[in-house]
Amino acid sequence: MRPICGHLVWSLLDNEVVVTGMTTAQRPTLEAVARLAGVSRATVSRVVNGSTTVAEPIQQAVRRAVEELGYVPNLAARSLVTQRTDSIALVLPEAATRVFSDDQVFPGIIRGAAQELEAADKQLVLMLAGSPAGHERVERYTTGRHVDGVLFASLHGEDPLPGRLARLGIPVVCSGRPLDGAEVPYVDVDHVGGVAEAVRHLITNGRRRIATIAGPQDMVAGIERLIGYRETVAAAGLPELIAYGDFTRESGTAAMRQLLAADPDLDAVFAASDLMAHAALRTLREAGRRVPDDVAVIGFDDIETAAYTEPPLTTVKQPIVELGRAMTRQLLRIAAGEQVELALLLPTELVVRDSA
Amino acid sequence: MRPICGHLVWSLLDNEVVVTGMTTAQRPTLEAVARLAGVSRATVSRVVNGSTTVAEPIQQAVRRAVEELGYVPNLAARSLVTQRTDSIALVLPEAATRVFSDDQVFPGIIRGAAQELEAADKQLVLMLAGSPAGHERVERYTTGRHVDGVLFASLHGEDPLPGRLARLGIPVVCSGRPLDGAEVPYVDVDHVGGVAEAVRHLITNGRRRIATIAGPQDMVAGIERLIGYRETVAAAGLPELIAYGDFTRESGTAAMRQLLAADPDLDAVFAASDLMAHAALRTLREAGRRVPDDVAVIGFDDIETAAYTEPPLTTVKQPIVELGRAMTRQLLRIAAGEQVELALLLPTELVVRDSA
DNA sequence: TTGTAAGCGTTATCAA
DNA sequence: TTGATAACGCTTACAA
Repeated sequence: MRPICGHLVWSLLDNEVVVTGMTTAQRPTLEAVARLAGVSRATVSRVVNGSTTVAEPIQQAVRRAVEELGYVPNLAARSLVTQRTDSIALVLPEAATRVFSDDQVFPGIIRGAAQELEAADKQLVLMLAGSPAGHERVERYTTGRHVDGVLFASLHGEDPLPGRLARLGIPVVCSGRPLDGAEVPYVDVDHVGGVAEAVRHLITNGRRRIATIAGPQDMVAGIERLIGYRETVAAAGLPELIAYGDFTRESGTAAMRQLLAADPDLDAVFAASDLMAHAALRTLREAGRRVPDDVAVIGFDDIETAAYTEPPLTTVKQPIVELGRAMTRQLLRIAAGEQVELALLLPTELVVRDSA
Repeated sequence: MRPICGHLVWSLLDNEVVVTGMTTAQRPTLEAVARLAGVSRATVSRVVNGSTTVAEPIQQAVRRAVEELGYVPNLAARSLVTQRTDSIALVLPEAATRVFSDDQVFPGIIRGAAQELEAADKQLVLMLAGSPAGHERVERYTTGRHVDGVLFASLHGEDPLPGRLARLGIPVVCSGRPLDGAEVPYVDVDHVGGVAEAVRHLITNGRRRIATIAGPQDMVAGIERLIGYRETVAAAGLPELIAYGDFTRESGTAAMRQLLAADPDLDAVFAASDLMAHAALRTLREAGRRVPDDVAVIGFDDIETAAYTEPPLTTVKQPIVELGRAMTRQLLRIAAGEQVELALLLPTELVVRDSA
């Protein structure tokens, strides 16, 4: 991509470097603060780190000096000695096109993690790990102890990395049960319960030929949402009708066509993602079916668009930001040496609109 | 939110810590590698950092030792002496509800930045800065030189922080021209050009009463898209008709109603965001107008949903991921002491679908 | 309660 | 080309 303009030129050096206080251009160190306050480095360190064993007047003097000099601790120096970095990594599978699709799952997790870490005064380091190279980078970086813990957002397939890190003694939390069977703590939303509620809603409303557009079977979300569907229709003695997609709209269109071909008389569809449900809505309309009169449709996610589809989409809402927060809280507890639940499931909720 | 389950308990200590190679549980240091390879620390450091002045056989021996021990450099120690951190901060305004809306702007920038930094082997530190407290955290952290540079994603209002950091000699790049007039390098998409193309498209198709749903006037994107509209209708000798929204669907609905009330005969609408355009589509339909027959609609963003609205939305596509990448490249150049353009504008493109 | 001093694991400057 | 050695800025026993 060729940028359009850019005549003006700018450089760091053009800007005179403004210095606060009376120090030189050098960033003030503990040493400088200590000199100004007339105490030792150790004492300044104690005050800065909130030790209670420092006399009140001295604390005041130190704080004044810190203020005056604009002192900010050098984190590198600190973590060199404390062996902590006060930052944690959030690893996202790159899965290039899908990572940041409309479903807002990753942004939601990022946001939740950022909020929670902010409260804990820790930094969020974001890492993409789609390519093998990226994978290796993440492994090097995290095993190198450059972060105090690692959050994994939704793994494709059977990623061995979380298990490996956990075995190395690095705090790890995953979003969703690791598929390789590794014993790694995870947090997830209650896929099965949410889907069950959705399907029961359909049954209650008299639907009897309930199909599903399932998600990819190499992802926990895809697997569990399908389980929820199968268990519920089976429990009601209804037949199952399944087509597979990969959570995207394109795949939803194809799957909906398959379902209509397989059973033109189906009267309901549960789609494992709102994007697929959205595509189903359109495909059904194109096939001359009215929603919800002829066919009821329920999605999963409750993306913002769900309220704006034609008709507005009934869907299972999952607490994505809260998922990010819960993962982070668990990680911080593990890093602090506490015991945590191996699995944590967050409740989902059926949001009834017009499509079912 | 009360989690549903969690009987199983997990703790770091339950897992025996697996140690690679023959070392103890301690992470190997340069010293250990040096001993094993039979050379000095300095030499190992040279090899690790790719110095060319080391004899080939020694390089090999060192590399073997590194491999065997699973040595990974301690970044804290390194940055303590190099004064670099090899990480850069991406600051997002929190603006709680809107930061991660359907428009994908922030996720796109995050993704672009992450890609580019990955290539440069640097880390991305994400910071939210909505609250005054968050603002202060960001300032402390970045002025504390804990990152080599700061990327600002879309500022609300006249944020003084970018200018302040730049004056302190910290490399900074903004997305969009800073509204407080600070001389800070920025990258943006060509809002004015994109909107002009959209409005000209409407005019070319015979539209004469072209309204706009403008974005918030405290954001560059809102301001410039409105400028593009006004300049273009003025140049064509057409009247202007403006209602204001804040880029959200809700605001789009209200604005569209206002416009219809103000001029029931309007025959086209340019909305400054796809979300507002989406709402306009629905509002027009509810008001009995056919799109595009009675009223043509064009949006801005080209979000994924745009292809799935009723009718599919004609819109101005902006290269969001590329924006994140370009910002990052500029930042890295500044940090490397190079001169960069003060402003960089990325081209937009009109995507014609059915709504206009 | 405060200060002294010994590292933490690198890189960089000088000699050799 | 390689090796000592001195920082880098902080925390933390241990002593006073």
